[in-house]
Amino acid sequence: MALRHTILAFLSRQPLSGYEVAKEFAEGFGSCFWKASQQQIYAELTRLEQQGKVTYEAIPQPGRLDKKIYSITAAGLQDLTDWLAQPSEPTAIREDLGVMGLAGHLVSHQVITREIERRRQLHTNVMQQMQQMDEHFARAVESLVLKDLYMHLVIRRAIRYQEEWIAWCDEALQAIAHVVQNQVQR
Amino acid sequence: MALRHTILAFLSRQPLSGYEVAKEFAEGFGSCFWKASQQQIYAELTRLEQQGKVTYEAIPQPGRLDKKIYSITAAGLQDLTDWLAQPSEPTAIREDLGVMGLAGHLVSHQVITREIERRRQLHTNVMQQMQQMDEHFARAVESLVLKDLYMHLVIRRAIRYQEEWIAWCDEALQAIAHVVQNQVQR
DNA sequence: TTCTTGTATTCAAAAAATTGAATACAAGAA
DNA sequence: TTCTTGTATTCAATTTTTTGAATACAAGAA
Repeated sequence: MALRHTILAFLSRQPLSGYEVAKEFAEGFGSCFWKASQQQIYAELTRLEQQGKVTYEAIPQPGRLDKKIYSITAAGLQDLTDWLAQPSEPTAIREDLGVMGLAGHLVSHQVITREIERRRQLHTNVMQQMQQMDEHFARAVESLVLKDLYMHLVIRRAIRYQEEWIAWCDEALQAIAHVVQNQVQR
Repeated sequence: MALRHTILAFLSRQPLSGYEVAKEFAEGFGSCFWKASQQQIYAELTRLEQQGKVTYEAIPQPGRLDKKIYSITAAGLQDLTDWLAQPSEPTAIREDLGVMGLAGHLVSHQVITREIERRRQLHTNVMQQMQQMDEHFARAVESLVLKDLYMHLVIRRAIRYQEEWIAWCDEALQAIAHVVQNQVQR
């Protein structure tokens, strides 16, 4: 499970409240790299705290539940570096759109084409968002400290992923149009 | 959940035994697109059968359990086409290597570099495997029937995915080498 | 002959993810 | 003033996925 490690990785950069961790997953890096619901994050933070891998400082908030600022502990850092030292396996793409291709012949090519066009737009939006996130780092890549370089590279991966989808969508749309036209002619 | 739909999509192409479906996930399309264990597949097939979305023909095998050849039913096709008509959401990348980047500063750059090199090799292998799968389709893309074109496009997506990883690995290795050298000089 | 690999299915338990809430208040917009 | 959005956390139920088996035989290799 890498949710635990993703959370620990965020906290290794800076202390965060559960809400802020959730925001990272919803808006920042996580939004296109790893998704997790708020409930999942709070549950995981509670578990990590019980295991002594994070601690929190409770900040009293008048009239409501305390805000908890979590920090990573030595045990948490150990867990994280142990995990980093292990070889990682590539993940499956797990994409609905891929599965759709397998069964695309069951519906009209217009349905498929429309869906690919819609997705192309979506990926374009996310790409721009990621490019904005990268702006700060992308200016002077070679003079970055390693910590920032790694963040930059992660964001670059996300940007490339979106670019890749866009390029594939274009390839697919063109190929489908060609084949459809060929078939009409016959 | 798309495991159900992936299985239905396979069966919409041709009837298969549970073992053969599992093989698709382990070796074919599934190996880089969607992973599922044998147990998961058999459980899902049983559930689909109970729901009337697939049927099976039991082929008696002397001295052991029957081999069950599953086919999709009209209800299964309906389920699948309903799903195809729905818009699909992009999935998160969910990649350990991405998460590693977030915490890469905790270990030496050699550890990271070695891991990226290892992954580069892995993706190169998978890419070649996928290219072999595509050989049959890639020759005359424009004269393919739609059913085959879609399969080709799905495989192309998988190939691009691998290419993308390889390109990113190269970019990352180079950037890390640069930054490390800059820091040594100072 | 024994060992490994491939074919073929099933059971059970544990871990992880998803879904659908409820609670509570501040700040700004309509 | 009411409504929406954002901050902030928690609980419970269900679904999905993962992990670790057990069973059984055929075919070819060592």
